[in-house]
Amino acid sequence: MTRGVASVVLSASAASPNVIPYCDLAPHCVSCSVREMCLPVGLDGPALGRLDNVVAGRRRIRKKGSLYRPGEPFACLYAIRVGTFKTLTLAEDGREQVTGFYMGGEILGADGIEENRYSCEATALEDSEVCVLPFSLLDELAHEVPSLRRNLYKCLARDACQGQKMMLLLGSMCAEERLAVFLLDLAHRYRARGFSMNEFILRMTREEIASYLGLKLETVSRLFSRLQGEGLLQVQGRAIKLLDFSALKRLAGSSG
Amino acid sequence: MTRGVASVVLSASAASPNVIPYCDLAPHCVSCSVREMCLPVGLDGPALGRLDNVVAGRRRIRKKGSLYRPGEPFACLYAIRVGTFKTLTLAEDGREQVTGFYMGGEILGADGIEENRYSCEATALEDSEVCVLPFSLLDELAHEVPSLRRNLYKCLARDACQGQKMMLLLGSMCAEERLAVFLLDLAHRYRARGFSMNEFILRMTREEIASYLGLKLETVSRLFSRLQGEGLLQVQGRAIKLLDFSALKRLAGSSG
DNA sequence: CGACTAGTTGAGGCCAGTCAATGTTGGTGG
DNA sequence: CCACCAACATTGACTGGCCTCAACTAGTCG
Repeated sequence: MTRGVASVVLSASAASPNVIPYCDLAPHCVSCSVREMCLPVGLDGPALGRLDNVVAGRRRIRKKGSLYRPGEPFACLYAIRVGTFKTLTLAEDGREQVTGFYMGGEILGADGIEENRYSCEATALEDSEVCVLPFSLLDELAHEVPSLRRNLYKCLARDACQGQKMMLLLGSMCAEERLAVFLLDLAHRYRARGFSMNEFILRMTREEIASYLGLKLETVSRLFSRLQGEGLLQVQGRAIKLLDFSALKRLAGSSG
Repeated sequence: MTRGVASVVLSASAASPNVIPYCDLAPHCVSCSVREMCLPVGLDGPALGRLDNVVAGRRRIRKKGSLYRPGEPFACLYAIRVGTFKTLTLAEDGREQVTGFYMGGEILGADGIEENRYSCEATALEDSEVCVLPFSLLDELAHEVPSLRRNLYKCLARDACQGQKMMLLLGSMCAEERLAVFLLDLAHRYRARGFSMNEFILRMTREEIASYLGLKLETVSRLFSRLQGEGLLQVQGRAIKLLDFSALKRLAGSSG
């Protein structure tokens, strides 16, 4: 197996020559920075090695590029190594809705399992990289490794639960509450990945946030201004600093 | 093993002594009326038999009774034999949202997989009966029977996809469109079960419909009246007759 | 520099929510 | 069987939150 040059300049704008200490050519779960929140969670050494063999390689997706599109035959799940994606569901009349934002360690592609075709579009919000997991191989390995099987179930179940939470949000929360929930969710996910939960850079546009939250971009923009005025946070374009978590949690109906 | 004749009289109010021709003690997939849309789809004879052994029994739930509640430890999935359920997600501030309606052959309980506790409440809308499927046994059998494993994946993935569809609905459709989508979805599910798709009885209240669609019950009521006025359907309390499918589909953004 | 994309802010309108009164249905007990 | 009550449903009048439309600013890239 040829090992490619890996680490890759992925930061969106950095044109500067990045120094890459080691060529980590083939992806190895054991050395992956997001393994703690990815499929391999809880797997023992041998199982990890076998999972490595399942990984058919990596794919790099440039900003705005799509990982898969609705209707394409389903074959693989994708584990995000680096970067951020959104998933987009399309109505037949052209309307579209952002159904999720995904970051390192999260699994994309499960929407393809039901119909054997992907049902939504997964698009990179920044230059990103994923591990390609052929589902048939994954299933085979899951056949033998109970803990992987369990992780796979959980991964699918998580998508469903997330959907339910979003239904609650979209069905019964006002705009301000929705934004608070969204920001707290992001904060927690950044924290889980070792980043600051108070301060982060949004990877998505106002319009994408709005779509995800069932709002219009102007509303989102106004809300950011309002929350800033109330001292709950600071906004500067896509740079967010959360200042008053308890107030945000109160807004979010304690669901953050 | 005794074989039961499945026809159990479960009708809600019948206080009359129900005649149950045979005590059908153990449920058998092979003779179940909803097996075509349940977990056993596509399983061969031997596998079906083994699935029967997984079924730990049945549970009857009276109208308004709950099958499981949020926080209860997860142990089983439930396959609906007879009846209808709703699932309810609760926010910490008390707000609640109907996240789904489930009918014969559909699987409940997958929301428990992620956290090992059920995350929502499943409540019977009418006297109902489910097969109890201990997840550990199901998983063990799935370990050996690839087609069951596949069905299990699909079942979980379906929940997730359904969630995405609902996000699209809640995030970007107006009230009238939502109701149209809802009615067409019900129609298709009734048809798949061998019932009329034009004419059926709603098992849920206006308030439950409204919650599910992210609306208020008054709005739903008004919409029924309006659509009736426009000749798209006939309503009489919970009895629905759909008159103009193409118009409804147009309303639903062809997504029905 | 112009063209473009992303974001902010304001004014006004509309859809669905709120509040409230009334009608209908179904289960219960006399 | 009927009377009663509670739950469910319908309809109207009014309100308000978010959308629409539009103008303007800031940053980016060829």
